[in-house]
Amino acid sequence: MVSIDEVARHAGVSTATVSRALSGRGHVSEATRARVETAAQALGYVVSASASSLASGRMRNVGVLVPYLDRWFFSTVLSGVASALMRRGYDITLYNLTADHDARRSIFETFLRRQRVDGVIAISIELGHDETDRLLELDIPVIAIGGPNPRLTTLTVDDVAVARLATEHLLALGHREIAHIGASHEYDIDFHIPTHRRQGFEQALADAGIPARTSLYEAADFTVAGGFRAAKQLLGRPGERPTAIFAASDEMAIGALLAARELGYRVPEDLSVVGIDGHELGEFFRLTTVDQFPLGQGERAADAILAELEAKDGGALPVAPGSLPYDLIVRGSTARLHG
Amino acid sequence: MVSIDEVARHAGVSTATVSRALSGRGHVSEATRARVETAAQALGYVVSASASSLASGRMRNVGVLVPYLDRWFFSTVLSGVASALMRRGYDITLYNLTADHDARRSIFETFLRRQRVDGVIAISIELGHDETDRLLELDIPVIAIGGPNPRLTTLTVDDVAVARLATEHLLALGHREIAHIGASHEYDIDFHIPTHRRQGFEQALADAGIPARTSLYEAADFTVAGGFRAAKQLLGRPGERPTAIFAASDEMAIGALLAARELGYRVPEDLSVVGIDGHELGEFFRLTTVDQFPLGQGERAADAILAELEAKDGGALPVAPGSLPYDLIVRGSTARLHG
DNA sequence: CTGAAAGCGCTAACAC
DNA sequence: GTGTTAGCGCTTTCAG
Repeated sequence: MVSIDEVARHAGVSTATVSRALSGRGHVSEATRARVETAAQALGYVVSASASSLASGRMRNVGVLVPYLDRWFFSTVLSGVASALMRRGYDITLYNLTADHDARRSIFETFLRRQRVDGVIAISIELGHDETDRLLELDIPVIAIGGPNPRLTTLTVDDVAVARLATEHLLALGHREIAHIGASHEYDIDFHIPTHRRQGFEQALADAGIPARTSLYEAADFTVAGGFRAAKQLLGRPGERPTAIFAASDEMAIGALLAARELGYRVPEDLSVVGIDGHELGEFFRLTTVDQFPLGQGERAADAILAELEAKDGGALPVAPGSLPYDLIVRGSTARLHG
Repeated sequence: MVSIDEVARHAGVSTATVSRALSGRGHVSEATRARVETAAQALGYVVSASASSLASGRMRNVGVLVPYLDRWFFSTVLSGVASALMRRGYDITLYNLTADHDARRSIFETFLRRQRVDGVIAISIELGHDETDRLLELDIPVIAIGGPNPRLTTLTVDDVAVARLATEHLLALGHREIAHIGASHEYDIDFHIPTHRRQGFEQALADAGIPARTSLYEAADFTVAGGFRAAKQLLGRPGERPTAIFAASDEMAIGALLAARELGYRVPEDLSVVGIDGHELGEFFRLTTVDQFPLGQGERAADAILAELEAKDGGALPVAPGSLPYDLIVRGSTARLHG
């Protein structure tokens, strides 16, 4: 590997100048900069990450915490983070927080403390109190996506409003018997995404003067299979039957769509279904949904981290924790209440 | 951040001893090791990655190259890589090779050359000749998963055999009119996964003495929507109609299942469908498939890299490029040919 | 605008 | 077994 002093020799300058020319910090005359750049190019010089980091304290690397890699939402957000960070020359080191308690602990106690990263982005993770402590102790910028954590700078969509919007869409189409597939009431205390979505749903119904009916609630685990199962229950039970289903995620909505079909319901003629997220399969299934643009969420988180990092040694201002955009996408799974 | 000499002071030893005790390289008496460990623990000392790397040349970090983050197969393999690496204390830095030509180049020319990683794992990537050159120039272990690249140590499943197996399953059930959804013949030259799968399909048919019929081929792009479209064509055309469909991926098989249903075919009574991959949704759709255990592929790749890294400064032997396991999973989408 | 030189925090010979 | 010490390859004062 060619090192900085080879470049310095070739360009006829000191290593300090090479460093300045290549990193853009400190002034160098246009002429020398060009000479240095040419020499570096010719030699194929690339700065050594560890040497540079050790000397400067900057890692050009941000850590990303994800709970699941193989779920569409998370991998899509991650994709957004990765592309935005890469554009700016940053590496990303990936920490997959699994269910394994010890592994999870070691991420906070060891991995993150190796000073490998300048900042961390936590994608929709339920952080324990002491995990948040560990993160804060790192004393580097942290940006969380989703799930309000009052102690962290958080980018979050207004989940209550999102769910309201989906529900109001159904209401505007004339539906009154609307079922809910998502979090059960048991977890009311947690204030997390599934709960917020249920609250938005209930607020919309309440505003429309529609009383909640427990028979129209069915809990599910945010998977296609879960949504399928729940919809079968909802639609198969004798007695009162919903004319529309609100599913707290697109995966569950797709499951519901499939269940409805299997039971002989036509969607949207006999049953309307709305989901949340903006899943890639939504278009194929003609699913009406409230898109929350996960790719964009990742990019915004990356920009936010970058801004904080820049601000630190530059002079810029830190980012205000933003509220993320969302949008109702009306496709073919919802229609006016039939007669 | 507490540094090594604080620990040394607290333990009453030199920094060299602390280093030895904590890294496990070089001999230290049990007593001192314990003292050092206690001191480190008490102070919350964690070695600085950049200092350690600069001094030792070891990064404890492997780079992972992925073409897509948001496709089930890739994120699942990545998940396997991540967990295996993390268990061994390695960080993973993620490089998402996108379509953007410049971004892709910069990964090979710059990112990977910063000496941040001890090795790299390339997950099912079609590497250009010069990209392979760049990788080789790095002079660190590289393990590729899938897609034969004669210049790289590759872990790969025998895609031809996998496709054969799926096809033979159909054949054994009595099917003779079997359609193929996957790569078209146009790309015959490339020797990549889709082509291999088509070849396996054709070999199985040939072995059974069944002539290929062009009307039973329909190209698709490995997505659910693509499989759906292709199956509609195959099943909707007047004239000869297949009794079974071989889809070169589970996503396409699921699309085919949906298309068949929509056209009024019962699966498996009127039509059998087999896929390849072992997709998580396969179980829900009761899809018969040939599983290739992507999670395990990731773990094996991680183990292989680790073995090479260990071998370098230890004395072990490098890994033989293995052939990956696969297995036919018979579920409900295939049945004996009816009458 | 550029150079000299002192580290950054560790590891690895090399002694003892 | 353990301490001393010379770097690892950069960045960054501090001079000039």
